Amino acid sequence: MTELSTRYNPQETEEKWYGHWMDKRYFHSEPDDREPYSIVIPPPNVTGVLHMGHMLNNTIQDILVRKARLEGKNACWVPGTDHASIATEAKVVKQLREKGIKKSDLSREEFLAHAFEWKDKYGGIILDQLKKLGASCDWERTRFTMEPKLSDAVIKVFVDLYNKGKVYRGLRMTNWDPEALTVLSNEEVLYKEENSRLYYLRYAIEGETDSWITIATVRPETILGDAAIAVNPDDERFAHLVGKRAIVPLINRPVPIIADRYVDTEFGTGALKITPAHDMNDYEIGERHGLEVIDVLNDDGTMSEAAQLFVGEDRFTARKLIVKALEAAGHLAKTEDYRNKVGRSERTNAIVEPRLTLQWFVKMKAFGQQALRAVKSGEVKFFPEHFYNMYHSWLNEDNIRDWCISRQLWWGQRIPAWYYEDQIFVAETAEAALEKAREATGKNLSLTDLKQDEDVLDTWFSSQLWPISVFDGFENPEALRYYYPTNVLVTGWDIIFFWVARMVIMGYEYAPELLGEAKAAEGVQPFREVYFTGMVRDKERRKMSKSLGNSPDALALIDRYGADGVRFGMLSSASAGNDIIFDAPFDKETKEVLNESKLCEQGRNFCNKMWNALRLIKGWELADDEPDAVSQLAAQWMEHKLLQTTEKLEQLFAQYRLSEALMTTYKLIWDDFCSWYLEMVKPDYGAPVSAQTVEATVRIFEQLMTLLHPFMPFVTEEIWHQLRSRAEGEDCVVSRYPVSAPYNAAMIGQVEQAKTIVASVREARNAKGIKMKDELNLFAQNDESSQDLLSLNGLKAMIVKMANLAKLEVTGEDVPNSVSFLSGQSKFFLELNQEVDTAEECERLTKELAYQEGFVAQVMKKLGNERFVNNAPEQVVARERQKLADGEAKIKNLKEELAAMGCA
RNA sequence: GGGCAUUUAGCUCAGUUGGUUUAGAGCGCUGCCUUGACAGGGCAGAGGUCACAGGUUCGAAUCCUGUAAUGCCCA
Repeated sequence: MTELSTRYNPQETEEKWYGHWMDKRYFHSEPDDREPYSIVIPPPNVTGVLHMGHMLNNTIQDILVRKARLEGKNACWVPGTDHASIATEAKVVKQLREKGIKKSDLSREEFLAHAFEWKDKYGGIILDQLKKLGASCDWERTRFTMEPKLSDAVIKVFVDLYNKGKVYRGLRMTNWDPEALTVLSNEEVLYKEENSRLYYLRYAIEGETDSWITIATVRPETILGDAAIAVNPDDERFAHLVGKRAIVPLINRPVPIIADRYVDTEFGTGALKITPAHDMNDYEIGERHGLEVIDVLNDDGTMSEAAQLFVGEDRFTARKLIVKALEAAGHLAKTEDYRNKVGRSERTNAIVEPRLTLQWFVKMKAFGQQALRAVKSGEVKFFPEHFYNMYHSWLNEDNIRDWCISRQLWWGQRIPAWYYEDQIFVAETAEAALEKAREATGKNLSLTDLKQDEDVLDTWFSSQLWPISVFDGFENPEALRYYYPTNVLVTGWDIIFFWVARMVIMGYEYAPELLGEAKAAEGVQPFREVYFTGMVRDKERRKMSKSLGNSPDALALIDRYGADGVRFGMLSSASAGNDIIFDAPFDKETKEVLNESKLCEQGRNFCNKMWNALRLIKGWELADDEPDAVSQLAAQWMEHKLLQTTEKLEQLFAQYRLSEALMTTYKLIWDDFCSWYLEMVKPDYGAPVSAQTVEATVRIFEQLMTLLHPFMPFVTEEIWHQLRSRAEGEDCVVSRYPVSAPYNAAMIGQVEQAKTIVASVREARNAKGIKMKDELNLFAQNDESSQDLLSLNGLKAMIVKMANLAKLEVTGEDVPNSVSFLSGQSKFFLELNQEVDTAEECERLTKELAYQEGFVAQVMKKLGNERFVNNAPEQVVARERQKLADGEAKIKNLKEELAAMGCA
């Protein structure tokens, strides 16, 4: 008897095996003679906790890495985290505030000490969670974008790009976050429709009495920074005013009325106030017309001295106040409710203010072309391909914009630029900058004369170097030469531009010199392939996110279903690039998402199924006998089926059809192995099993475990060890993946046909209410095809066993009191142990005949068409002819049967 | 406004460059089945005019055009 529990318990095994793998350092990679297979993880934020998107993304990477490892490649999956400057700084500032410490009271060094302390405490949480999922990362290689070596690389690259003229400092309209007190990149601003009000304000015309021009604005407080009123040159309503001046209400500043094609005559009144300091478009118009730039806002979003009025008031308070003042002074013509798109900071949710600031930029035009070439040439391949379209729309010359890389934060790599009066000195160290400054000025300056830029670099500026920097490529490219280019990048399409494109650019910029000529000839792209995963969404197709509260708790799911179950659930609904609707239900009353999932449950049940197959085998008593014919056939068939499936899996993996590959493996194990193979070899209750059959079964089972291992690593490792006693180091995780080889397709086909015969018998039993344990007689019509089929050794016995027959014989005569069915071209008669209901049987046969006739008619129509026969490929025509022959034989059989039954 | 994608069974999705017996899977549903590896199970079944309208073709779920709905990206 077996001592194994009837249910598989993931909690017990998962921790045990992960620990074992770690002890054995199976995930660790060092360069050697083997072919490398490398992946760098998309580094999660240090502020993050594991969510469904991470689970999907990392499960996929783990599958690819584990498969490569099983294939004997030197697999290396580099993990790590990203410092996420804005998000982390916001968290640290908040935490300090809770302790009563203000950031402004701290020095930069003190603040960074707090931030690193925070990172050490929380930054590794997500990596620990990935271990629970089974991620086979090389943890000894764990990197962090702000650790010293990676920071050195960032500084080096910044200086180099500056020296090449690809990084510059300039005055630009930028998105200003008045809460975080930093500039944001366009991508960090989220636009959403919000309710607001449109105010119609009238400005007096200078030197005229009771002559007005009315404009419409949603931001009346900004009129204090107005530099002009613009109208469309074609707008006759205002033609007489162009060239005159309007008086800005309350502050009585005269501004010119100008004509510009940008103005939409349909919007508002057709007259537009121009505020170059606070609107992107206005700024451009201002440039064209040489207008003054009046900045009426302070850093923190309060009104500045330049506004003259409401100085020090927050812009929203000022809005209320100015509306009252305007109304009192008779300048408010009317107000309207209005919906417009408002930009908010992704991190702080503050309303973003367009603002003119001095920032650092990367010139993107040429880089963009390089990034496009890399994909167009096929050096970087996208899965699915159509993401090239989105990639192109970001990078093409018309759309691409220079990248603002400075952030007014402390958490990040500080920009290596030093200022002396109006001059800028960019160098890797202060000393080097000083050297340059001395040379340029001819003065004997000291370090205290120079002032370093206060800002840090955008986090993407460091993560763009990730595929190179995690191998310390800038410092010593030896490891890089082995692992680079990485094989594949697995990431979400939402960062195709922010991250994917920039890594490609950096790869082409730096890999050639780092790799050296010989190695670079093999490719300088950071990754050969990119697999884009979809977003994980809920039933209402909303992206799962912490803020919406619609994401199940990843770890709770693992607790409930086991990591294998969750991996199965995630993957079974994930095809490349398509968003996946995760099936977690919501509580009807509380509307909260439940940590449940039908798909994960299916994965858990699958583990249990395999576990019980194991219990079956372990319960067998061995016998010295030769295997019986059925067992021999079963083993042969299963081995060939396995080869056939291996071949199919290779194709699926090559196309990243991982979800299909999983389902294919699932069916091979559940349907073919459990439902058919094991039932075929299973002995009578309590009877022993030929040792050879047991050995064949164990051999097949362990190969199945290796095939499934990349998808469900824990249960497969456990069963692998339960199947045999294993030597030290003989583990499923490092076993050999089955290699495809020629297989006997004809034999597989014959067994498949036998399965349909068994199914037909079962169907007849079901229809007639005949119990499975009642043995029946089955007769095959004596013809070439049935003889051919039944001649396969063991096949007849297999049908007898699986359909629980008393006997299966070939006959030349009609069998009385039987129901018939067709399999292929052969007719079978199942003798009943009860009176046949002739009328019922006639109806069934008539229905079947009608179907076959309809089918044949369609095939004949095709074959009767000369153009089909002449134009279609020979193979296709031959297949149609075969269909016709089969169909006609079936019709003949059915007609004979109907006649024999005496049906009308 | 420009673009990308999606629309196939009650639900979630496959369908590999147009042809593999008049469309497949999983879940759910229906019926039957418990001394036997597994009820987290077994056997079988029902369920789809492939969003709609045109077109190309010997042949269309698959290609083209248009329409509609949904999601996303950009402005």
